[in-house]
Amino acid sequence: MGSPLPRDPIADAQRNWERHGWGEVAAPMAAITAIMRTQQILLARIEGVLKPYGLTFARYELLALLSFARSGALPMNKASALLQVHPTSVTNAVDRLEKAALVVRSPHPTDGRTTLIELTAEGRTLAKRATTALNNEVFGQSGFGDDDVEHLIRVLGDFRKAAGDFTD
Amino acid sequence: MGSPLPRDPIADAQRNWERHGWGEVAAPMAAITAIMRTQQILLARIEGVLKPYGLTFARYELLALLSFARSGALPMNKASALLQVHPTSVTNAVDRLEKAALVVRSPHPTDGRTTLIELTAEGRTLAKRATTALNNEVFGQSGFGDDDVEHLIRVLGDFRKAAGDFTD
DNA sequence: GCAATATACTAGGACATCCAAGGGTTTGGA
DNA sequence: TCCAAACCCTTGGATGTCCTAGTATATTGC
Repeated sequence: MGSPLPRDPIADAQRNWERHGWGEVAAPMAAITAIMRTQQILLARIEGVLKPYGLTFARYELLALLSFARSGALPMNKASALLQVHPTSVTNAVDRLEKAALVVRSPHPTDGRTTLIELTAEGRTLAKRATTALNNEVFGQSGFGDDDVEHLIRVLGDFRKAAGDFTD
Repeated sequence: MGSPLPRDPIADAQRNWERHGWGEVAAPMAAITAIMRTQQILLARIEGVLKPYGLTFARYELLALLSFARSGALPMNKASALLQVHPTSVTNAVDRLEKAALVVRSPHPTDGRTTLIELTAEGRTLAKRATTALNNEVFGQSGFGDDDVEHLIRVLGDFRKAAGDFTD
């Protein structure tokens, strides 16, 4: 989207914060901004790898989640909770996955309010292939050192827990 | 958006990866997924704080960037590069900020292709107030320890540099 | 047993991001 | 000098996310 900048824009922002007397919060500001930017970079990589499979990250996540479910099916509200996205986002993803014949909607056997999302055979196959691609081209070459990975998992895990994501 | 889950869904995903023989990349996968989720949580907090000011994070970032520019003005392509977003995203943000009378578009004095974005007096005031709010309500209470903040800045800085964000 | 409340999903709208294309302006090499 | 290539911004389209209803089904409590 652009060539490398001569200087780190986030480090510059941190300096600006300090220069304006906000030194107390300059570092957390920089850390948070860095997280936002890193997410953007990672998402772009992931989407790039998934594109040939006709998937986006949101759809892939749903497919992967289903592929780990015992029966290959989950209620929509369960998927929404586990993926931690708004129910309408799941509706959106399922609409498109269903159109691509990768999942099917089916009524819940006992609760008339609930809709089950079920993986089709093609859906399962594609999930597997996409996962292999992601493992090879993104997760296997994250660019993070092993120690840093462990540190990120711990620090961000604590953060997510404090934010109310899970009890555990 | 939902109540806390009984278990950390990302830790579960990591276990699933290991169980399927992808142990090599399970940890990086978990770290990357955690970054995505953390970004989502932080963005929601930021947007929540900015909403009373009629700003979104994208618009705030542009406003803040302009407020640090000597003249309070920047060419659109410069803003695009510094914010590291697609030019069309800047066009979109400027359209809305201009409608809110927080910035003004003006022609570049010597290059007819370029458009300058200029902060208005209200824009500058609002940027200051919004920044104070973010400093108090988000950056000042990030939930990250000081050491973790330093670590994040370093690790993510290295990552962004390796990704081609900047030379430095 | 029935009304009030809670849950589950979806439709419509606001925003943001990116990509692909198009029109105007500059730059540079023949 | 002059036209092709490069650059800048905008428009239009595809996606994703969230919020705010609105409809349908379950559960609760009196």
